[in-house]
Amino acid sequence: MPDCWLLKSEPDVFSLDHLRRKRTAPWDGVRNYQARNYLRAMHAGDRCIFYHSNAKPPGAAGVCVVAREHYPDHTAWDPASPYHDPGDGPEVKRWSMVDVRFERAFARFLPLDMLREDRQLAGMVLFGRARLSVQPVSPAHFERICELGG
DNA sequence: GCCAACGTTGGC
DNA sequence: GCCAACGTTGGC
Repeated sequence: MPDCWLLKSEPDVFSLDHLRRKRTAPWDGVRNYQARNYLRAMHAGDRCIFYHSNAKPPGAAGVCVVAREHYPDHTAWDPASPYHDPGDGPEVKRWSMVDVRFERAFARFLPLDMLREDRQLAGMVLFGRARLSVQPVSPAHFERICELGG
């Protein structure tokens, strides 16, 4: 049974449409240890809700799939990268990323408000740990979100 | 643009 | 190892 996840991205920076056009893309730039640990726990084939944060409105846009399991996020080693971490390097490999592949956009975008109001989605990490950008989603919650998204 | 929540850093 | 200061996230 594959695990389910939720990935947040600011659509101004990288939206589900960007991923649709690229088909597959690295999920780079995660600089939080708990989120990184979840990236490392992902398996190829795991499905992820693609969530648009810092958007008007924020919400769930669609689904993507883990296409390649975790490997070092080398953007941390590049001084020119916005994701540069001076404390990291090829010998340290502090941060990780996975590759994700576009699966589908929901027929209906699901605003955060709507997700919050849905009683079947009570207890989602999204509502309690607002700042965690990579988070696990229970299979039941995942299925419910797909059902709402159409 | 504001600001609350909260993760990280660094002095002690 | 504590905790204040600081920076970032992300909803509003």
